[in-house]
This record gives sequence, structure tokens and C-alpha cells, in this order.
Amino acid sequence: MARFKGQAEYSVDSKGRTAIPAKMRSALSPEAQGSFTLTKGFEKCIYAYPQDEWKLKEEEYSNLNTNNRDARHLVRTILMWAEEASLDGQGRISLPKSLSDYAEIGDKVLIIGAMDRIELWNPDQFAHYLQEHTEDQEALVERVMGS
Amino acid sequence: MARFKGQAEYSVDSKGRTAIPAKMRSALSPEAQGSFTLTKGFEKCIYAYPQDEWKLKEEEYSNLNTNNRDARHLVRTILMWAEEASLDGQGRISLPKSLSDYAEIGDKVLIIGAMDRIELWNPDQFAHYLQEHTEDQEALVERVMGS
DNA sequence: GGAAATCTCCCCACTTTTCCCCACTCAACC
DNA sequence: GGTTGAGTGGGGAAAAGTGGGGAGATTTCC
Repeated sequence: MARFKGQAEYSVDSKGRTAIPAKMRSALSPEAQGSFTLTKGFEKCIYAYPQDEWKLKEEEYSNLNTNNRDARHLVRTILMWAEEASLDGQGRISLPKSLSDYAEIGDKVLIIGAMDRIELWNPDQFAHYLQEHTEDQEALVERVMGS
Repeated sequence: MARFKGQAEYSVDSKGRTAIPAKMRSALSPEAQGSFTLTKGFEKCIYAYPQDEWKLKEEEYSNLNTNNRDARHLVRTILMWAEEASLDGQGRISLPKSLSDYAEIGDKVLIIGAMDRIELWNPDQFAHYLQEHTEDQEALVERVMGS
């Protein structure tokens, strides 16, 4: 499993491309073949899953019971945003317009490594997000991970 | 498990590098391969975990369920600060700008061994921290460790 | 159906940053 | 007093990030 971490603020060029930090590229497993699946984040950002990780996600979704209305809705609304993106010769991907619109990403993007995925944020939106989640980290650790 | 102890005040050069005290380097286990993962301390400092220690932490985070909102937030806000740093030929590491900004580390750094991790402080901030935590050490020992 | 416009990639070029290596100083210790 | 090891500083090659041109494919519009 890929283990992404770290943060970096990069620019998005006029063609909608952004570089993926070299450290994250080197954390990519060979099975990903330099390819990501981008999709809408649960937060206001873009999630980028390496191809191999995305396969696992797809597996989960395909195992949901399609006779269940909620499950159908979930799969539909998640998959409709998913797009594949490959690294170019310079280690960049181009961001689909639908996703960068959703995340309100302009000419700057904050790239965050979050374990099995990479997150792409509008830097301002991220600052805003942090302001809305001011719970003390120590308390959160205790609550989520136990003592 | 590595057991770091002691303190030392070192300089940070113009390239953002600082030496790790030789005594702490020799306390590094071979499995760490001369590599640390730096991350944001709960206090206003940088935590440096030897690679092998960090692996254990990462393992815990990777087991969290990313369908849970709090877990996502936790992973995001912890891992975004984590960066790997390897010792160079002279026993130095370079401090990522994001972390030295957070800890307000300039051209001097106070290095403290704290069991399984090393802490990097702005010397002034550390003095300030001590002023704010003036509880008598004897009383503290009793409160924390007295059965 | 064909021409024009647009979009996608792939490649090249430039700038900045990072990393590796060499060199110097100082203190401790034979 | 020379040697060794530790801390500090800096030069230069290599890598990373950024911007843009242009060929080929696709879409649009007449």
C-alpha cells in the first residue's frame, strides 16, 4: 500500500496541469503505473488514488448490494466524478475541469499526502477548512484512536 | 527501541540543515537506515522519529477507517506535516520549511532526546515553554507515576 | 462532408531547489 | 603536538518545478 505524506503548494499552469511532488511520485507503487484516479473528495478537495488503490475501492463499491436504493445512489454519485489521469513526462497530471471547479482550484494548489491517497486543495479553502475544525489534535487522537 | 536522551544546542545553516548529535546518531538502530520522519509536535517543536519507529505509527494510521470523517481529519492533519529526512554524509538532516516555520526555528535549534523520538525546539520557545510549566518536578512525578 | 477551431499529449527549454561531496575549524584524546 | 572525530560552511552536479510550442486527434460549425 502506498503511504503518502507531506504537503506542498504547487502552481497550476494555464493548461490545468499540476506537478505531483517527487516524494509522492516515488511513493507510488509500480502497479499504479504512473496513473491516478481522481475523484471528488468528501471534503471540498480532489482525491487522487493511485490506480492500484483505486482498484480496491472499485472492488468495495462493486460488492455493494445494487438492490439497495442507497447503495445505488452512493455508487452513482461517487463514480460520476471519477476520472483517470496519468503522469506526463514531467511528473504532472492535468486536472479535469469538473473537479477543479468543484474544489475551486485556481492557479495554486495545496497537495497533501493522506496515506493511500493524495488530496488536492485550494490553499484558501484548506485554511478555511482548518478554521472550522479546531478541535485540539491531542483530544482527537484520543477520541479516534483510543488510549 | 531507540532510547534518545540528552540535549544540545546546534546551529541551523543557511540551507536549513542541522546536525544530529553524535550520541543520538549512535543510538539509532540500524533498521532506521539513518533516516528520520519529522513531524509537528504537540508542543511547538518538531518531533523526529527514527524511520523504524515511525513505521509503527504509520501502521496504526493505515488501519483507521477512511469512511469515518474524524479518522480522515486525523490522518490528514497528522500526515500533512510528516516528511522523511535522511542523514547526509556529515550526520545532518535538512528541516522542511513548513516545520521550521511552525516551530519558529531560525538559525539555532535545541535538540532534546525524548525516548523514542528527538525533539527540535527554538531555544527561546523552549525557555518560554518551561516558564509556562513550572510545576514542581517532584509533584509531577508523583501525579503521573505515583501509584 | 470538409474546414476551422479546440483539445490532448508529448516534447523541449529554462529556473530553482535539492543533494552530494569536499574542506575547514575546533576540541578532545592519546 | 599530532590525530581523530564532531560540528559548520559552501560549491557544483543533478533533479525537480514551471512554462510553452507544436503535432495529432477530436469536436464544432458551416
